[in-house]
Amino acid sequence: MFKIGELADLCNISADTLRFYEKNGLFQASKRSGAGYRLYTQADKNRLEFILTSKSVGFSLKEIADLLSINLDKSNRTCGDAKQLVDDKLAQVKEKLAELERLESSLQSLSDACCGGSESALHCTILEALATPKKPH
Amino acid sequence: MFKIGELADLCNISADTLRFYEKNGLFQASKRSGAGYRLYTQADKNRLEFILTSKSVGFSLKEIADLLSINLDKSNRTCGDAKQLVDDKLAQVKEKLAELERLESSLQSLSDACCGGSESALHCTILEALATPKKPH
DNA sequence: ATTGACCTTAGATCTTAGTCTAGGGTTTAT
DNA sequence: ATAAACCCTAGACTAAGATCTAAGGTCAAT
Repeated sequence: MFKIGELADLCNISADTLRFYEKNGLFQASKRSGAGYRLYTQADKNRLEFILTSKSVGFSLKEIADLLSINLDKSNRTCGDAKQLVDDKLAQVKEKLAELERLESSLQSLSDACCGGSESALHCTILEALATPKKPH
Repeated sequence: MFKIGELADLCNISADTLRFYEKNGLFQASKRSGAGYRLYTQADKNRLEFILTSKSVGFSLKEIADLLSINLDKSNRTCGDAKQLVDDKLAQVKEKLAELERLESSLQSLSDACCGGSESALHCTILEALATPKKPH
């Protein structure tokens, strides 16, 4: 059994984060010691790793709760359920990517048009471009 | 002169947002009416458009404050100053893009490996993959 | 037996960019 | 002269995901 600090160290997160996950219904310890210390089993650690892996591919904690509920009741849920969550997330990520690519291209244009020199900014193309209203995208 | 609601409508933002910008030192009205109403000039509207255009290319309000301070003191600031802010932002955006591309590829792999069918999720490749710890990137 | 490292809780704080509410004053049109 | 539509302020609230604080209890080693 691991105490909270031990599990936190093993998984490279803080004990505070573990308490936070617990408060938000994501991740409970299997037991408490006589003194009230949280005690985590290897199975708990596996569950935590599921959570952290999910986080690392971009799922929010709320979405991870959905994934966990499928995982906890595998036999009554379908592959389609799991894939739907992944595909929804993928669509979100693609949307953000498109927005960031738009920003990247705007910023690149601004940068390319500006000499960047040490003369005064009186006629700076960047400041001029920013002063020009743009249509909402 | 525009009242706050008029300017807000013209610029497609809310009056609350204008008050919020003012509270945060980004954008003040030139005058107040006898009754205390904010009154904005065309020059104010131009400043607001600078802010909104900056926002639309991804600058945070804090960064916009920096841009504004250059814009307000053009003759004592350089093109280099302005370009630096743009290039810093561009670097941030590229970083986020790289991270999102990493997420996209992970999610795409998860999605591709899963049949997505209506059989039970007992052997779902997505759930199995998420249960497998990943090295921190 | 006491120090230091660890654990407990509840609740406050942070960031960003607003939005909303309460309680009140003003302007405009009828 | 009264109702609708607008404006004012201060301050609370939101999302997300933690992080930090205060005040205290526990455990291991010296």
